[in-house]
Amino acid sequence: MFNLFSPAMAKKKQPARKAPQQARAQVTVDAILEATVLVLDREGLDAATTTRIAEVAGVSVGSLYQYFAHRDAILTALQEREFEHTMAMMQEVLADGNLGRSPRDIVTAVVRGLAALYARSPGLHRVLTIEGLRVSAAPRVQAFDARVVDIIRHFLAATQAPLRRENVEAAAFVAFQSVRATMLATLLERPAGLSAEDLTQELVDLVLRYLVRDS
Amino acid sequence: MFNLFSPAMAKKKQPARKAPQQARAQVTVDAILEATVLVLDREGLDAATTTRIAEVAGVSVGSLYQYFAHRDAILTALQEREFEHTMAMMQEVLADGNLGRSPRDIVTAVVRGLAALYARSPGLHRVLTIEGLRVSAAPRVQAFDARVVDIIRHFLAATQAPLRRENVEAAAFVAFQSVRATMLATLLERPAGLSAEDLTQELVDLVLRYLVRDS
Amino acid sequence: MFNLFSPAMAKKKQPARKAPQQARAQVTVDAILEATVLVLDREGLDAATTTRIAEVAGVSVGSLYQYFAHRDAILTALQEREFEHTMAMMQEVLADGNLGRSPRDIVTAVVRGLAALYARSPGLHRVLTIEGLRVSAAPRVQAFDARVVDIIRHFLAATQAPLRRENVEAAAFVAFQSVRATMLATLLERPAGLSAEDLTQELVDLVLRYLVRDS
Amino acid sequence: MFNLFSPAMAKKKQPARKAPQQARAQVTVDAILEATVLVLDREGLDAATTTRIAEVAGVSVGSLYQYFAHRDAILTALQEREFEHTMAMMQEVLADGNLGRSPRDIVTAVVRGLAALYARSPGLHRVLTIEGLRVSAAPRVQAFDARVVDIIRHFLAATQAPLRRENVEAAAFVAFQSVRATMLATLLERPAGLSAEDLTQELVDLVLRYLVRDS
DNA sequence: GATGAATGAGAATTCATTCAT
DNA sequence: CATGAATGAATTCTCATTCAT
Repeated sequence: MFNLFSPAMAKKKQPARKAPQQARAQVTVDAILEATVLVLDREGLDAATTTRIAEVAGVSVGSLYQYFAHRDAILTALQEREFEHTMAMMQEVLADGNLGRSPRDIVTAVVRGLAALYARSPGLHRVLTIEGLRVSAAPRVQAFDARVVDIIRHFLAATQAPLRRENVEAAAFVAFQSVRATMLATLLERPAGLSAEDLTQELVDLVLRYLVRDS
Repeated sequence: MFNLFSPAMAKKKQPARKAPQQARAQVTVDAILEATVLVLDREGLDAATTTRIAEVAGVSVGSLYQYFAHRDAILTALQEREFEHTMAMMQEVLADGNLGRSPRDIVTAVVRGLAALYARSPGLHRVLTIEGLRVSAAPRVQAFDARVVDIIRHFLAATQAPLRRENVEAAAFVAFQSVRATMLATLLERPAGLSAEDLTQELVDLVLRYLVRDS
Repeated sequence: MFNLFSPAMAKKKQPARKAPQQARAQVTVDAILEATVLVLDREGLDAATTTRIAEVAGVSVGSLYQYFAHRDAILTALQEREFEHTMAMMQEVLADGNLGRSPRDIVTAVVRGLAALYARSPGLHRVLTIEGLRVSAAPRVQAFDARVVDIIRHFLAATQAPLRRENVEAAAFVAFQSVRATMLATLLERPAGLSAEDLTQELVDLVLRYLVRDS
Repeated sequence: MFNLFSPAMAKKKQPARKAPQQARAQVTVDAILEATVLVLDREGLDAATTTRIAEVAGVSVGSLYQYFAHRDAILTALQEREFEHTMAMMQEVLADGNLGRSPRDIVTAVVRGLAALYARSPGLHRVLTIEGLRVSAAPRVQAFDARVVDIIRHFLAATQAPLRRENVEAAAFVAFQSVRATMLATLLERPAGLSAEDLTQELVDLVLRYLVRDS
């Protein structure tokens, strides 16, 4: 059974803005988040001023600050949202019900799942990666990484596959970082002669041989 | 014979700054670069304003702009410098003279070399990674990546070791990205129970099993 | 029917500023323009920094930039405003309804009208002339000159007075430039023994004898 | 007999730099002035920084400041030089020896002379006009204008031609300003259908009819 | 609540001028 | 004298955040 960890919500300075209680409020919050994704993806980080985001979201800056204490809070929210998407995907793939599947199938599913998340808006992930590298974001990123490692470790502990690693936690960490970074780099650089499918195969092989004996 | 250096890219906007002609000038340029490293490492990217850098370097802002067309040019110079360090290290390790060594020794040397470079100033590499993720830096980063891939590919082509990969270029890319990203993440997160030596072993294993048969 | 206004030119660089939507905004814009006139008139072009203008206008620099894309845009706006004043004056004097008046009356009215405009703030016109001499202002100035020439030409074509010139367009241009420049020079130099009224008489004579036979 | 007026040299703040006594020094001063003309003409006022001027002149900024107390002194020197050129031209044309020529010939010669001076480097005159409109330049400009008016007045007093004006000083002033400004405007705007020769004819007519009876 | 005008601290950059070599 | 590296005051402009309407 998984332990579903703690939400890891990050506080900043100012008083946390009211959690949207009415439907209209939630709509506004979503509009702001979507607008931010749009702007980041199409116009880049520098263009993502609060004014521009509000404009694209179809609200006033004032309203924006009604729901987000400061500009950074928007990025943080977006980051958390992507974290949750990733977690959800991994939890689904690495669920106990899938313990019987072949290691290759499992790893392939994870890599494909991750690829799908990144492909949806590469520009956003570029920015979120930048954001995640800022010192201030470190705790949040670490908490997320820990959760991911936990899930992987849990699955590895339960699987029947013959594992090669001794330090399972380290292995989970290394595997995850490798897949994530290579995927992002590919998305951003599009190296010649490396299709999405090629990349998937390479990464699956990378991880599989690293983790599983006789693979 | 290899090291097929690509043009190295450079130009940004308009004003190319004068290259230092007097000895005094070179001292100033170096002071600025060192100051920037210091500030980035200790105070982070946002603190690295031109004023602060000049202050720490012990020169005036004017001097700074005498040698760097704009703030970004300093970061770019730093990035290029690190690129060259990395290239130099890899060229040394992957030199033809080392073709006889065992694959494990070679990979270990590369991983250790990279680790040493990163460990010297993690904060700087954090920032340089951020910098490398900016859209404007893409061409420079790609050029560097291409050079690295070239060196690795060249070595793989010359080695006697039984390779497992078919797409050697893709493999070089994947291996390099994986090592680099994991290394950075470890430096920044310092995950519990993962010493520097542990990490090296994990990465060597990761790469070795991915690339070389019977390893 | 005339006043064949030409497009009036506008755009400079990138960011078109928001047009004032609330009443409060219009007040601010006006305050900035008036402050600029004041500063130019009393302290000269060099003193007219954005900070100083904002200060005199009683607003923040931020507000200034909310409505003017850059410092030059303020001067341009002022220039256009003076252009419009001049046009309005000339259209009134050279209206079809005045075709019956004597040439001397008409010319006198134009010269007096121009004198009145210049006398209101000589320092401003000094600066606007400087501004008009900048290469970047050339298109705007030419467009204005063309409009003025058009009005004059149109009137000359309609008048009963016996004209002396063959190239009417050239004549309109020469006459206008002469009056304008002499007027400005007088305002700035105040040559001894040349009262405003004297000047008017001289200019009227200059233009009249140039343009009209038997005058 | 003319009275050749006083030199009207303008002092600024700092100690006047040494007057070039050796040949080499004069060469340097000339090089700087020529470089300034070149830069102003080709690159405009904003590009005319002391560094750029020194560069084009082939000397160091340091040397530049050896001969000119401040940047403005260069422009002032250039202005004085043009003033002298203009004076020389007018003195030649309006010399007593030419008193016998027809008014039209005289005026034509002056207009042509002025045109030639302007045509040599329009960009320079654009800038010098701007410079002359600055408050600080007013005394110098007035002194020059007074000298010009004096020459013209002197000639008018001596000529046999039947003059139409009563206020001869005012007339000289008006005539000169008109010709000068129209000429500059034409050079800068190049209005369609107005050749250099056309312009000369128009201006000659303008002045002649204004000044001389039965012309 | 929503709006968007106003704010102003702070950042980048320029360039006339100085002065050690 | 010449050189050109160094200086730093001054200027423009941005953008997160606030608050009166």
